[in-house]
Amino acid sequence: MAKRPTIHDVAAAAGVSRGTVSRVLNDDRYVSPAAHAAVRRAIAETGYIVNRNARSLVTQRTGSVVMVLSEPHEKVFEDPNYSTTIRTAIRRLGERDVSLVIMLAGDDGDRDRVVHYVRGGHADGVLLMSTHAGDPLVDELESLRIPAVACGAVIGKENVIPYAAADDREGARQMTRHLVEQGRKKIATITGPMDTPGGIQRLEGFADVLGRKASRKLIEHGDWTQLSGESAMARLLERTPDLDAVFVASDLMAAGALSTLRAAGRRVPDDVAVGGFDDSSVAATTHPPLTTIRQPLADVAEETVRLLLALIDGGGPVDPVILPTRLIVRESA
Amino acid sequence: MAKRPTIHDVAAAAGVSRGTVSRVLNDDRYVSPAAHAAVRRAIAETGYIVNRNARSLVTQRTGSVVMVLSEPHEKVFEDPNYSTTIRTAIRRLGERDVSLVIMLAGDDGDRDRVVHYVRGGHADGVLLMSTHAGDPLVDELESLRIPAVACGAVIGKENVIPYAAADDREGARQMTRHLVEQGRKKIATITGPMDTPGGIQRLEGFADVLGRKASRKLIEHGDWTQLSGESAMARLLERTPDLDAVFVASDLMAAGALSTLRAAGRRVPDDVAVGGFDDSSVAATTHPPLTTIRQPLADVAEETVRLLLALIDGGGPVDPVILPTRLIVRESA
DNA sequence: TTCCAGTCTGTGAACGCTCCCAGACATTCC
DNA sequence: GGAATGTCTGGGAGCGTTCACAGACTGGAA
Repeated sequence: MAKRPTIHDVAAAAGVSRGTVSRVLNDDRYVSPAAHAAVRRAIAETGYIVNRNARSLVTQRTGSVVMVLSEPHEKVFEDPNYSTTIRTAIRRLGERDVSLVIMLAGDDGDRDRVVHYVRGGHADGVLLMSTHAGDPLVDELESLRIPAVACGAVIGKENVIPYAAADDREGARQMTRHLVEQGRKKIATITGPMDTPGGIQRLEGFADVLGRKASRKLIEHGDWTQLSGESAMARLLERTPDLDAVFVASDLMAAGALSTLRAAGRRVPDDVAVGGFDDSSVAATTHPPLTTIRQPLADVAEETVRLLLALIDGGGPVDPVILPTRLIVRESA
Repeated sequence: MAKRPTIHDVAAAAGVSRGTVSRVLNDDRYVSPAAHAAVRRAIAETGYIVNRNARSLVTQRTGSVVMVLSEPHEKVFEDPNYSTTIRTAIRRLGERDVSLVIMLAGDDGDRDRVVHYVRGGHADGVLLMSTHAGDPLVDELESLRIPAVACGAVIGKENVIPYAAADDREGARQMTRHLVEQGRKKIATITGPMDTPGGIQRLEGFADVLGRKASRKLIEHGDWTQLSGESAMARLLERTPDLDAVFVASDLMAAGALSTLRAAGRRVPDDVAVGGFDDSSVAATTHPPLTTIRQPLADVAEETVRLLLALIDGGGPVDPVILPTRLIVRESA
């Protein structure tokens, strides 16, 4: 296999110098139309592709961004949303010729690897996914002064790590209002973990609508898994047998709640209305199908990438972006 | 921010030359214990991290691998398996200090980008995901002579692209046998697309067990989506109202089949037994829960990565790996 | 005419690493 | 004792870029 052509070969083929080729490559000013055309032709003829390593060596820019997944590993299946976010990020970054490296940060070893990677200057920016409150990684990245944004707020760091997110709080209000409008009187909720923005904000939205009617007795916490939805529902039922609606902070937990209700002989939505959140793929497959809140996942991903690129391009600080949710009425409520 | 230390700084701190530091870094022979220790200490003191770009520039190795997702974009949610595979790949590669870049190859533009990336020498190997029969990308990669493996066979290229996969055919046999053993007499099947290994092999396994009883009339094709499962089931029911079992080639399509059956007033499993495939997260949430075939996804991913690393490390050709599946009995059959 | 600003081009010097060669020294064998 | 072999080290060259600078050439203003 012949050696790959270098910028020298292109320069020779075009009858100009390295400098001129480099200028064309980087859209620099001061290149005559003739030279520009000659270089373009030479690039096509030789099949030249710039060597990113050589370029990075001098520019100190890598042309890549690292996405860090902080979710612990067991929860592998719990978040189909990752798929959308990853795809959107790849697409948008790819348009700018930036490539996406994915790393895990589930345990300390993983985290060290990420820090090492970033300290080594291997990425121009960091895209944080599902980073938990108090994650030491955030402080480390902060001290490295590398552009970083999060997909969904990082609790306690809302003002230091810009983010894009769905309007969890308003989404929860939409669902709770819907339940109220259906004439439900005793509305309970199953929340997500209280160290995640979704866990906190969706509970706040619920409380916003219900006010003092949102008593402690009607609140149970889950961990986003289906199993936790089942058991939380069981606890609610035991404590408040006459509840007639429940707002569950994720579809997967709602699916769990549904099984518990069925096992307890409650009809949905006749006896108990169930509202989910996410509009994930399970929502349509449950029986009955879930009334839920749709998050604009693709838009959130787009905005996250946009923020990161803006940060990398050196604009000043950027502001968080919150995107609206929408109520999807199916049969469960 | 102070400039990052280079190999020169480490050499100076350790009182040796660049060459010696480089030898320590690359575990080369011929370094005295004393020098080795001094260099190690100097690395720790200075916080030195090797500059991959400079290294790649001379070694022509990048220390990264690109995973190519060929699935068209609309099917974003259809394959929760991606999550497992991506995570496993990141983990295993990370252990070897290889990073994972993800690219899409859904349309021609994407594909060009991938080829450009690989031709540019930006990756040491390629990991193909869900590549369809006749994908031109495969030929292009082949001609570039870059190490490439697939997660799941690439139809028509089984002998040129090594792969790891679950034993789809035997899995289908397990399920079909199970249905037969339950005393089912008229067993139909809903297959995946016939240009995917899962589509083909699962139908073959079905036919292996049923022999001539697997008549055309009892076979319908879907495209892995829930909706396609619904309509395929409707067609089967119309053509063969007295069928008493159906083997559906994916859980998601099985969920669709379940709704159709329910709508048609058939009881599952009393009137019609339903068997799925994948043991994906929907399998447990359907009503009734799906009897299905579990694929060892994590193992498949591990093996895929192992094959790729072996190929990159320059061993000769490697052999495909097929891993066993397992019947998971729930309530639908 | 002279001068200046603007446009365009070529070249040397990095960037930070690995590779290779030459040479110093120690050990073994004839 | 001398040659051959093995261990260890230092330093020059080169990987393929971009950047800064110097210089050439233009056109218009003074």
